[in-house]
Amino acid sequence: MRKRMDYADTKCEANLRALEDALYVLGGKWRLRILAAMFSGHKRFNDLQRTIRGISARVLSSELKQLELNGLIRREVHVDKTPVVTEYIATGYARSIDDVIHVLADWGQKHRKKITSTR
Amino acid sequence: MRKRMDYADTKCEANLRALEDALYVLGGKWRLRILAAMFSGHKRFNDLQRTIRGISARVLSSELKQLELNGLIRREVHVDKTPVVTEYIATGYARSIDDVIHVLADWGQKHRKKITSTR
DNA sequence: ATTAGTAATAAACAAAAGGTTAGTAGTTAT
DNA sequence: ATAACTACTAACCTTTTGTTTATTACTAAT
Repeated sequence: MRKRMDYADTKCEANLRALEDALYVLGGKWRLRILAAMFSGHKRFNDLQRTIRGISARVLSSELKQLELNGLIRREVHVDKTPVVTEYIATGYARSIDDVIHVLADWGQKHRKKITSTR
Repeated sequence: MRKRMDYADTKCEANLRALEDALYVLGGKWRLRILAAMFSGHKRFNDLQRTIRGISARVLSSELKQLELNGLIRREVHVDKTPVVTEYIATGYARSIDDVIHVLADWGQKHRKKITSTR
């Protein structure tokens, strides 16, 4: 028996694909956190590492590379300064992720209220 | 030298904490996909496994348990049916995740358009 | 009689993600 | 002189996540 493929299925598949595309770029433990910290004005490597508690230099470094590859951030090295200072700047494109972060943060806040009130 | 803790930092920390709370419950490769599939009407174990391509029974099983523990889904066993049928139902609370999924899926769609157009 | 579908779970293993420690090389503050 | 800061990176190890295969026990269709 073959199931008919109705509108709901098609919509569901498209939806799942879009979700997967997003998670491919934004998923993982750290990427959204890094972007959130950057949106709050943190730009430098050690600054980011201090702000995002728990992240190691190794992971921060490799995640920043991925974000750069995906066009979400830009790396700016200031050779003139001493010591040489590197800044990571969110691109204009990355601003489209603001919504994602806000919706998630709102949910997280609601969820914390829920679990702290019920126990 | 101690940095002063200004409003931006406080806001950033609160934001990051909320984001972390959300990711604790919704993060990982599969949870949002499972919820998205359930919101599209898929309820049964094998149905979910077929819909969410790539997930193994073991992982689906353990993720469903976590979602249940977090109050996002409910497990309903219909002993009367034969063979016994189990349904996983999104709770009312889980509906609050609709927003998250939509925003992410929208972003994923935009992103796909962007990368398929530029190459 | 065999195959397939119902919903899982266990064991054994592989792969991916992440953490820890130590180190680079130059500068500046104590 | 020593410590700390700049921005990383390599090597190694642990943890998490996921895969594959087999198994449960019953039913229904071929």
